[in-house]
Amino acid sequence: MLTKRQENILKLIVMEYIKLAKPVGSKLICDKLNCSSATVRNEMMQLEEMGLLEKTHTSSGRVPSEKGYRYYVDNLMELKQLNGEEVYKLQTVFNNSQLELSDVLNKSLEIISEITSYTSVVLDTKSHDNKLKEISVVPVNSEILVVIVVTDQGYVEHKNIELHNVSLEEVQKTVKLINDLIIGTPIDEVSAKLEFEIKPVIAKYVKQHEILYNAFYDVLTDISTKNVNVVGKNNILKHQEFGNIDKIKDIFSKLDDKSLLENIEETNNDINIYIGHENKMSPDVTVIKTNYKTSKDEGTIAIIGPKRMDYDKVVNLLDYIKKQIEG
Amino acid sequence: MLTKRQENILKLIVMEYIKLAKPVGSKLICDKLNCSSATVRNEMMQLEEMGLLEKTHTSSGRVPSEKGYRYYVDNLMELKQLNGEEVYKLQTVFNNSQLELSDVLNKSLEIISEITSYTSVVLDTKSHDNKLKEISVVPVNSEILVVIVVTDQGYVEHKNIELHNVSLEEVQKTVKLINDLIIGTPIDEVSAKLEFEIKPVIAKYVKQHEILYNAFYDVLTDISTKNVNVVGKNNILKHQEFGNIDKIKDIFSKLDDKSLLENIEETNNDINIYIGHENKMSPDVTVIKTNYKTSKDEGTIAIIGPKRMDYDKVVNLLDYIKKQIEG
DNA sequence: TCCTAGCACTCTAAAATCTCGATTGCTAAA
DNA sequence: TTTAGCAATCGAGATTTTAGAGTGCTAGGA
Repeated sequence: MLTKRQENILKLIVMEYIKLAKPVGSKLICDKLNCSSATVRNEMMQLEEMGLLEKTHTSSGRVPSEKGYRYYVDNLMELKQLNGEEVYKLQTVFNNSQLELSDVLNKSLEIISEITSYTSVVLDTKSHDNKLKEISVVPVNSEILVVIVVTDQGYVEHKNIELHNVSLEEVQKTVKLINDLIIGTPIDEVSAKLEFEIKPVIAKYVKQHEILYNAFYDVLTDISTKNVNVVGKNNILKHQEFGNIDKIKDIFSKLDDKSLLENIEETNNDINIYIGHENKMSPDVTVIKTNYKTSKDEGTIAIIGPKRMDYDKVVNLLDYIKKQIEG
Repeated sequence: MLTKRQENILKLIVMEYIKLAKPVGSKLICDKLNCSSATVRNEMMQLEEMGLLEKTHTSSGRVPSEKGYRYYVDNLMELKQLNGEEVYKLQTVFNNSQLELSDVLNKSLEIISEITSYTSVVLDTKSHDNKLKEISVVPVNSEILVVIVVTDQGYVEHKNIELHNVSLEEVQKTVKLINDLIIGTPIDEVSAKLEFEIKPVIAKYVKQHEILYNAFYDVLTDISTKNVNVVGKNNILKHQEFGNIDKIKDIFSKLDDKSLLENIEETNNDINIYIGHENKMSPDVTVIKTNYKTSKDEGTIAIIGPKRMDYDKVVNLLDYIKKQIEG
């Protein structure tokens, strides 16, 4: 258990280190507290023994350890108000009724990346609530046609398919068959339904069913695809902890790795903080993320920055966004 | 005018420097030529006076100047055959008839970026040959509807619009009006036609014409939008000439700057090489680019790398791709 | 006239050394 | 329990040293 004074010292060190990125010495702390630097040093020694602080070398000031950040985040952090300008910028996005949700997310995370200098990730999926509403076909010429699928929440997916020696009637028949069987199906059940219920029917009634089936399968399953967008990647370059090219390479390649990003999802619905080794990205970063869900979309938004991250500001901003879009 | 021997020396220096990225000394050259290092040194001195070579400091080996690269590219470069593995990889993409052209371009440039370690840019526009084929509307619910536009080459664009208190008949009427007037129009004339011919008609016959007009305007003009894609951006990090973070920041921000990328287009239809200050990106890079045109698409592909770039390989690859897609 | 061997000279990159100042841990006294 | 005082530690930056690669120039040979 930490004493009140130890907590104060830890808090000051974390805040100071986040601000200045330099190991914090006892002098700086004792100026802000009513005690001598020697006292602070004794306390710091104890905090170090508990694993909350670290030294970069024998005679350096202290730096928070991951455990130290964790303690700060769990027990000491105070959420301040967002400042007016930030809220104003974000509001202009939320108030723009022209934009689709995914645009709103991207734009608001652009703003957040700009004001925080961190990197954001949006992982967006059409919500399970989307049901198929209509499949239609527009012939372009004798060989190419466009398949268009719309969900009841207004999502649209389309794909061109090239068919040789398939009559338009054959296509229309397929469309009708599929439409009759699949309209109203939630998008995450489409794939199974196609494979087990619809494929056999088409195979029975339609010539060249394989080509047609595959084409429709593609466009129908595309609609439930996850969509990953990384915003403010270049901000990585701004932080001194990523001053060496190899670290940058590593983080950039992780940010490009879709499979890794898809894994940042979690069941939990709060705002989650993963410090250093707690996340899969890199021991040098912190990932703060939360899930969101509306009737149309669901997904995850995450902010990635150095462990020395402005925790309360990021948590505040994510919370604000989440509330706005779930509104 | 350069003597044969001077040309040989320049060529060797350029090739050697491209390979090893270290200033080239007279010793290395005289090993490959039938003369002493002193002779080579004398020639190098002359080449330096002509501005084709540079020294990094008084007693270093020589490095090609921009003018030196230019001379090499214009007069000395020999285009070798592409190796079989590279051609094979690219062929698997070109042979995949499932893919749309823009996918083919992106995928083949991914391959090129991978084998060369350079960065590629695709700037893709629907070709002027595209003409509007059909505009249709799918109502999602009482307030949201999807507008879908298809061109005769099979391109599709869609957009959701939200309408309050607009009857479906009113919408259908608008669609019919627009369809009648605009079908068959080449996409790059759509914008003007909408503004000067169609807007007045809609204004006359349709209530709430402004909302409807704007919605249709957006989706109809989106279809002729330029599409910029940057491939292999992280490759920038691989080259020692971009070893410092500030240069990386600079180039990354240039690569993100759409307006800059849109300017890489040129009327010329050959493969163009812009070395250092000859391009607008950065004095540290070379941009090699070419235009392409098919009935459906047209645009530019460009490869960006350090000035110390493998010129003949990149030219070869671009030439190959261009021929394949224009095929 | 052109080429080349030889040599003094230049300059860098890396290693080694020095210096300064910040910060620590410890001790002893308040 | 706190604090003042002090020797000890270490890094960051400046300075020096060293080794080696490469040059320009000169003078003699083809």
